[in-house]
Amino acid sequence: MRVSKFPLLTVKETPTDAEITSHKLMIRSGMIRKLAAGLYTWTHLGLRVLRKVENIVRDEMNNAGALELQMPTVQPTELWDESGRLAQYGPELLRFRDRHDREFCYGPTHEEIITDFARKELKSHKQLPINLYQIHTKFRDEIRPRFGVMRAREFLMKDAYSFHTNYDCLEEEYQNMFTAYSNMFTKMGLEFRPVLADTGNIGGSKSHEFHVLASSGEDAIAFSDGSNYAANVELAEAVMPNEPRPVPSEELQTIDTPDQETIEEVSSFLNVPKERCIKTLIVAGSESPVIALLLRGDDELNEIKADKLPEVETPLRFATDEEIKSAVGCNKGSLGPVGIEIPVIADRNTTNIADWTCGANIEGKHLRGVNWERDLPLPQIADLRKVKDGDPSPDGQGKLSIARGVEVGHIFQLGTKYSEAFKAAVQNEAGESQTMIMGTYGIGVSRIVAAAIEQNNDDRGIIWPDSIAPFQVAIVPMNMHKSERVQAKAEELYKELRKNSIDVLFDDRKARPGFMFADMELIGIPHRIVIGDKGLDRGVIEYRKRDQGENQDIAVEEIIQFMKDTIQRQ
RNA sequence: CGGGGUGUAGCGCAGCCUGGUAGCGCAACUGCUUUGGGAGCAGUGGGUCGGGGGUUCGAAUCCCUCCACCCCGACCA
Repeated sequence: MRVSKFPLLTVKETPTDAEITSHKLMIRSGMIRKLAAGLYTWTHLGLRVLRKVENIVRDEMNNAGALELQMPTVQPTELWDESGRLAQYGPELLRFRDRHDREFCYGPTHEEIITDFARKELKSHKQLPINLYQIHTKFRDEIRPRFGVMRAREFLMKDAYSFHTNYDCLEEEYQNMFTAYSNMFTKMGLEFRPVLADTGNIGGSKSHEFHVLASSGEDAIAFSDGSNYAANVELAEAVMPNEPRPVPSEELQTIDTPDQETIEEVSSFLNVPKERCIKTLIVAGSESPVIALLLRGDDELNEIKADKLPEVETPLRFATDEEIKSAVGCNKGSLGPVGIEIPVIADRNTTNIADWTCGANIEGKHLRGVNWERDLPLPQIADLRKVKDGDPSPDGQGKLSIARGVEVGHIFQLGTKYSEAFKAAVQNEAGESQTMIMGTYGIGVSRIVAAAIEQNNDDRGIIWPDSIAPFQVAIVPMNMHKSERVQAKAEELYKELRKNSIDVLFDDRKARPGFMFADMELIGIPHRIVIGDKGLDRGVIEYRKRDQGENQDIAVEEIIQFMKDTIQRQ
């Protein structure tokens, strides 16, 4: 492609409404333009990337034996009524009526449609298992769309649905999809992690999310350095400490701590490490008005875990200052478990410390040298805290590291939730009607593009992995309009590279070199060839990889072979 | 939906407080010069000042109202 016929919509200035790197760079490079909140036009440049991602997804799905189909984006609302999700989805579901006043919605996902299709078309166990997928536009009326295409309202998604007669078969397909997803992200050149998602469901590892690692990611994930274990931090188990509790060595004493309320303040005021403080959080209870949760001073409450405790009111709610005052008799800064008259649940990490410090339940006073089973009994124990960097992995192998990630894929063993609601059944070998068992597998195709940029950029712009770059090579000629031999060589190279099926962008503009370099770097072309009189005098053409700072001189007659080799290797 | 904020040229902004009929930078267009890291000079075009209503001799500016967009919270590929 010639730049003269492929106008670049690059801009120097960053629009004020872009916050994260990928959004800024997608606007600046001219890949997308906003139409309205959460709605974006993919330009001729951006669409090239989107299609490359899409095609990798499609290839891997096809390799995995899934069958592509396409369902309407507009769906009759009755189907949502049938599954019972109409109420559940709420205003995120965009609804409208046609001229006959029939109610429709724009599909945010397609479980209803595919299950309806399956119950009509799949009649025999001989047709199973089957995995049907589409790559299509979805619309979710997000309360707050942001970060460009990362969290848009309209977006491109690959959604797949599999149907089975037994759970072993579902498990097999789930593994098949797990492998296919891993292959896709590897092909795209992305650093990713499959992580355990909801383990609370019917046992086993029934759901995994795939995260592209990026410091700006919205999710924190914990993964082990000694095994494959990885989980969303929200779900990662903090294991019971196995070191024995030291024996008490201090006497229990009450100390004045005027105006010392936070763990930070108390620990520096009394000169005790935060690891030997216990903080007391009061939340609304389900069986009692309030309940106390104990954590070590250096730990943080994992609200998801707390929310799941039967003794805690759902959704989790912190007690108000008034509730605390009336239940305990002091304010937040002086709370402690000793002598407290409300139910107490302690985090695992609080159980093996001795001689610790906590509030005295008296305004402005703290207790020092507190010890379990001497000064107070051990309360109920639960896993309450967020896991931290360096924690032991819950599977007993290695230590956890925390990283941030962007969720780009999710695979899920659905079971019979929809097939039951829709009475989607086939006849089994015995001639009996049997409800189908389903799996569902999503990929945020347009989100991947943003995630890839989050992971691959520098202060000059995007650095595309070869497999999803809009063009693999940029040809940048120096003063082509003045030097006939530069022009001739550039034209020749352009033709040759294209002949070798390499996607090449030829900057044939009458522009200054710095201008062209800056554009090519901004839009992230991974390989650059510079042709100039300077080089030709020496019989060389300059090559530079986008992520390297140095030019490499390649003999003119070797450049084509060099490029073929270089790109093939990627 | 709750809280905060912004709408002035394609983009980024000033002007508003204290009303007098719209400006700066970048981009665009033309010409000349320049050409190995986002050029220089000269010139040109481009605005119902988010919409509607009101106050006033006069409104970008003051008042009312509607709308759009952005930021902080719950949701998700």
